[in-house]
Amino acid sequence: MLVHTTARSRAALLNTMRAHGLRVSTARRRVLDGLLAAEHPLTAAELGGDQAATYRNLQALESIGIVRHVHFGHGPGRYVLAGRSGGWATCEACGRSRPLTPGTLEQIRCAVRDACGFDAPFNHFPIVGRCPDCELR
Amino acid sequence: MLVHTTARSRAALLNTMRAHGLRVSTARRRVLDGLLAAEHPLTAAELGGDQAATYRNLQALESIGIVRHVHFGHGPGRYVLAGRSGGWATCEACGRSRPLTPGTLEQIRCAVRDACGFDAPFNHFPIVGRCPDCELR
DNA sequence: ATACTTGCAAATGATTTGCCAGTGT
DNA sequence: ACACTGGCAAATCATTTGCAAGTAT
Repeated sequence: MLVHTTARSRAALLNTMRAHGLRVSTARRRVLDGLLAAEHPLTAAELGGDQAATYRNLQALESIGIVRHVHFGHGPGRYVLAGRSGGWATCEACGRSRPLTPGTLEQIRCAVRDACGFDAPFNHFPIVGRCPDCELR
Repeated sequence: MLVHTTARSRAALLNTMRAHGLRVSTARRRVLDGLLAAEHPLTAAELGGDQAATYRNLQALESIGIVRHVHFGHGPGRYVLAGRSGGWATCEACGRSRPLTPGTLEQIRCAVRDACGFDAPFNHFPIVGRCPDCELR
């Protein structure tokens, strides 16, 4: 059996912050709670609070490995908890983005390694193309 | 035998522009010649001339299908002749971006279709990962 | 001649930086 | 207490838009 996603609790995340010397402040709790509650990756604006501080905090959390950011197309970057950032695909026809299932990601990752030797997690830029639904007109 | 890249001459490109009702101006010749001479995708700034006009012209050329743009990471977008934009891979360790060979692209494209049904040309966002060289430390 | 284009200035959107008052440890 | 943070203003970077003057057809 393979556990693919590290689903860490709020408490564990806060401990990681303290372990890295980051203080647990109201603003940081806001972004962490925002990301914990989110169904999808969020923009800095969607996380509320002062944008400059939000960006700084997202950066801080990214630097200690508990947050990542993705670019789904043009427009602002979007942030997710690292444990939830498996890999993504975006349809250029309907505009929807969806996470790749662990199995799908693994399959593609192997194919890419075979084809060109790259180890590609697809968690920074999504795979862009036409989704099955849009493919058949 | 399979011809995978449409290598169109300067004259053919200019004709396409006229065929789409776009006038052939000095500024447009500058961006076209810049892209024809380029080894790699270029930024608007690298193409010289007035940036606003350059962006407008790149947009115009993109709208008639003879130019495309790629995002290799953070920073400004980069533009290529559509016929030269096959698909790309970027190493997040050494920072280099390289085109995928037609064979490699086809292999990966099939694997992606098999895995999740997407038809993905990888010509807007590159495949990001660790290249073979950086993989072995 | 007339519509399409240019080049400059100014606007917009995303993200970063400087700074000082406020706060977590 | 003391160093780390927050919030506000202002700066920066990429890209877009408005507009009067210039030019390809």
